[in-house]
Amino acid sequence: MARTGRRPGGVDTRAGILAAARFEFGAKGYHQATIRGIAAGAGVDPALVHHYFGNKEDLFAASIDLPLRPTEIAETLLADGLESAGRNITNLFFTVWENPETRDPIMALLRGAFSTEQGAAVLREFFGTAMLRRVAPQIGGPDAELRASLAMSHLIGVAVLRYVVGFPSLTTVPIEQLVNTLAPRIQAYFTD
Amino acid sequence: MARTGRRPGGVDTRAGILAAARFEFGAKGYHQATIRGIAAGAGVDPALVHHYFGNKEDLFAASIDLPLRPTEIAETLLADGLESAGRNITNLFFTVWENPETRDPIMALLRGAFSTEQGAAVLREFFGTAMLRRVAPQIGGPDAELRASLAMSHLIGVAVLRYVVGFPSLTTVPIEQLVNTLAPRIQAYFTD
DNA sequence: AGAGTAATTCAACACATGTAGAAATCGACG
DNA sequence: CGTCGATTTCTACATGTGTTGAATTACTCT
Repeated sequence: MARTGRRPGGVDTRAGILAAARFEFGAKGYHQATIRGIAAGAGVDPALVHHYFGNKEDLFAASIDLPLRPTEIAETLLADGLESAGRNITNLFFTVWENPETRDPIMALLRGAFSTEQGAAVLREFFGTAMLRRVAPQIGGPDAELRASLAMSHLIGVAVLRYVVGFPSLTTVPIEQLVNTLAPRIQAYFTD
Repeated sequence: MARTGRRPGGVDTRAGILAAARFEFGAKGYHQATIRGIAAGAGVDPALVHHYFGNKEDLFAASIDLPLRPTEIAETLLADGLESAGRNITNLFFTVWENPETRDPIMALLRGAFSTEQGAAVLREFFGTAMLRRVAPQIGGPDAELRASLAMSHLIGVAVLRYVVGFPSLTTVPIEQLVNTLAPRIQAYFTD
């Protein structure tokens, strides 16, 4: 039985490690996620993780750098004008969070914001430079930035309670009803 | 210089350790907060922490067990009737979060919910059994529980963005303005 | 087919952490 | 003033962690 050395078959081990890393970082947060655990999740030796992504920090950075382009989010948000923005962003929000493929990295991002100051900075960057600067001007008024931030804070709060804390009142409700109740409040921050 | 042994002066070392623990757990979360760090914060040997609070888990439990009686919160909330509940709860919310003495333990609670499943359970218990069962019936209607949960989620989201992530749009605004913009949305979940 | 390179694992180090037990010092109380 | 218990520190251990360097195997290119 060959143990060490290169594996036969051209499997993309690097991608497997990255997927495992996203899952682990999302499930346990930056610090409690271990390189050994990620390696085990990918069926691989811990040293291989270091071979592909040098550092744990670098691995984390790679884990949250993904096709979640804020530009597209802003586009989707404003596609049908500001009057539909509330429902659009709420729908997109749950689409992202309900799909495991996109949930893992954004969960890692959210947990990272709680784990390290660097993670918090990433989230600030994500919302601030990326989204606020695009959306807030469309709202207008002196407190446009505050309104947009509060709309985001509401969505984040729902994510925390539903996907992190697992609060029953929010996990048992069908998404459709959740959207129907939530979207008008988000909308109110945009046009009101 | 006497190193080991009992210290002169009847200082309440136990309370000092507890305060340091609340601060550390709040600042770094359950796992990244270390017993050695807490001990250093209290100017004390790590073993003394174990002497007073046996476990790290027990210490954490003691850190989040505090005068934040959900009963009183529910009372304050409903004191002036449901029509003022939105502003009342929003005010109380910021009062608690702006005072370091009450912020530390609730920060520890919030961070704990992200760090361990046990912490998440504590938060579920805190909101669920304690608050929802008191407030939701006052709202009435088939989706009363959902509405109350969404109101809470909004407040939590603000806490996350303002106190954990440090999002500039929310940290630079005076609390008064924050309350004025936020309270009506919370109120809308109660009466609308 | 042979040489070079990429992929993969093994074994180990250095370090931080939670925790336990023994020892030392101080206050209280007879 | 002597004894007992509470308080406090020292030392140490077992464990899990990120990380490294050497060794081994497979693929690729000429």
